[in-house]
Amino acid sequence: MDKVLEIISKEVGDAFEKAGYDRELGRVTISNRPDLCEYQCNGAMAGAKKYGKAPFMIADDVAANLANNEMFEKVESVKPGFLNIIVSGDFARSYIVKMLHEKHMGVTMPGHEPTYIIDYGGPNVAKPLHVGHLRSAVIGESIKRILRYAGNKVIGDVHLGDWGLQMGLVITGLKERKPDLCYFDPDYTGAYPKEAPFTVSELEEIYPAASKKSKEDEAFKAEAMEATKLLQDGYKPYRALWHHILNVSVEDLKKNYNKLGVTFDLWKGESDAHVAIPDMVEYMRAKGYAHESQGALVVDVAEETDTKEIPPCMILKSDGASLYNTTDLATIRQRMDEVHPEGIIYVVDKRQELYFTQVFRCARKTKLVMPETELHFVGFGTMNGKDGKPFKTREGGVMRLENLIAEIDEKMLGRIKEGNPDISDEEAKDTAHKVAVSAIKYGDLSNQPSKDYIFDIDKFTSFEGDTGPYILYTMVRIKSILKKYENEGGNVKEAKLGNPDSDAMKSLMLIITRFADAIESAAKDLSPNRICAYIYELSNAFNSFYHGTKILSETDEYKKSSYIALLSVTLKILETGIDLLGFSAPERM
RNA sequence: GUGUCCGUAGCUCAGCUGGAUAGAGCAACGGCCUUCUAAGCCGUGGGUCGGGGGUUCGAAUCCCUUCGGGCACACCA
Repeated sequence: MDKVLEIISKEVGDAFEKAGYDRELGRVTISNRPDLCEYQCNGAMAGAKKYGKAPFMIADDVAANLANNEMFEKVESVKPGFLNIIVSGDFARSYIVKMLHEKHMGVTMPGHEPTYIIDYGGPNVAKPLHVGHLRSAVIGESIKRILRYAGNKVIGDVHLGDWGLQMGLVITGLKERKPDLCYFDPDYTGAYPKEAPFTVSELEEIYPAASKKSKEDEAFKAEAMEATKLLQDGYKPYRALWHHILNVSVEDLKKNYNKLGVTFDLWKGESDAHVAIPDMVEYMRAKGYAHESQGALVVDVAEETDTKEIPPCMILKSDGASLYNTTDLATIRQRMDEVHPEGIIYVVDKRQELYFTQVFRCARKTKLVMPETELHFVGFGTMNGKDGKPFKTREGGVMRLENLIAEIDEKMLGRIKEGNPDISDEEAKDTAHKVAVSAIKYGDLSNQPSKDYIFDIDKFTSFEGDTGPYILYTMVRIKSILKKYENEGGNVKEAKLGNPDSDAMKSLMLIITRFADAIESAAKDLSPNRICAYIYELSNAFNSFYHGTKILSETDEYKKSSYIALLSVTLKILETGIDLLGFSAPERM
């Protein structure tokens, strides 16, 4: 479906052409002077030089050609050479009606369904989620949903940190605590228990303790490294233990991600790539892509156009061990073999940008991916506290995600109960959580991903202004009216949208027509913040309309039906919008 | 040092491919609830868009320069 701007631009372009000018000059944009007009075209000024004419003369010619066009209420040539455009109410109405019949409300779908893998989350097993994991999860989840809505097949992979020294540390730490477990008895030949010999909370204790000890105790560290090697070489008891660690940990991770409305299609991890490493390294050697440098195996990835020296991509360390790069490259290779995606998207801390530049170049150079395969790096900034430094608990420690959510849940719960005395405990808790999630996610997503942002709990829980709760509140208001309308015997689905009968109504309608632009823009740039900005603007326009218009008490049935239809569309868009951001609205709040 | 991102109202941030008086939210101040949820709406005050050059009919936006800050710079992930 053509966008409003395309339709108008075409019309204005025709008018330029008819007047003897280049039709390309007819490009129309949204007005930056809403007090003067709804849309504007600056083509007359751009063309002034080319045609050796004063801009306003060109604008006058064009305006004359549009004078009787019923698409417009008014087209005016102004001062230096602006064309100020006001569309007809009927144009707005018919566009919306048409839009509602389109798939995904007019979002342009690709001809086929491209596949993308999105790699986000990236938690380590054996470690609880903390606030540092929040952004990747929240942004990644939203991008996944947006791309799906825009017609792509998207596979989300959590990509666990489940390999390497940290695993050895946990095993060794466990051995120290519970040396009698059968996993540590070299003579044990029986089957290993199905039940894990530890709980999540134990696990979460073991890792930091072991990590700390390894820094002070050489022998302990050596043992952990040995355990790591045994594990990676397939030593059965440790593999069995490792599976326990994984299971216990993943179950807990799922629980926490679920609270945030974050889900993954794949729970793969670094360990999955492990088997593919030797073969890939051999391939890189055999093809001559990789060479030795200072004892390590590297692939040169510098390019002539570089403004700075890009270090080579390291494939193997000088001791022959693999590293992060190796795993990531092997993962790329596996993904290409198994899924053949059109692209892979990484949602990771922006500090890893240089690293990913190396990996991407290496993958291209070594033909792990096809030349046309898209590799996207979505780097996000740090979540800071009010003081502008990385977010910490009041005590200065790392804030666990679970605790953060619980804290905000609780603040919301108080507010919900206060405002709705008759609400059941169950509904109150559910609503409080929905509002909490909206606050957390919207607070994050409304910023540009790449920028650092201040996570101010007070600000996010105050629910005033540009926040998730504001959007939810708007939706709840609409739902409430629609419900009452139905209770009074009305049928929302049969309501028919009419032409706008007020400025507030018209501007709300014009914002509605921009829905698909917002979605496409967010999808193209992998920027959920575009959707936040859009639904915020829509909510503002709705609230303005709401305050100036009596809906249920409207006696003119035609108008009333029209208002109800408008509310229904607005709600549908808001619902879609917040779903793409990754949260949902309660019935009341 | 090299590269990179950023510097917009007291605070937190928008500002898409350069366009007419630079926008929101918070904070401040003033209005609006016997009527559809006041977590709302309406209004007022507040900005040399870090500084300086340049390109352009026109610059927060593009180029150069300078100051200030974040981040990254091969055997961590």
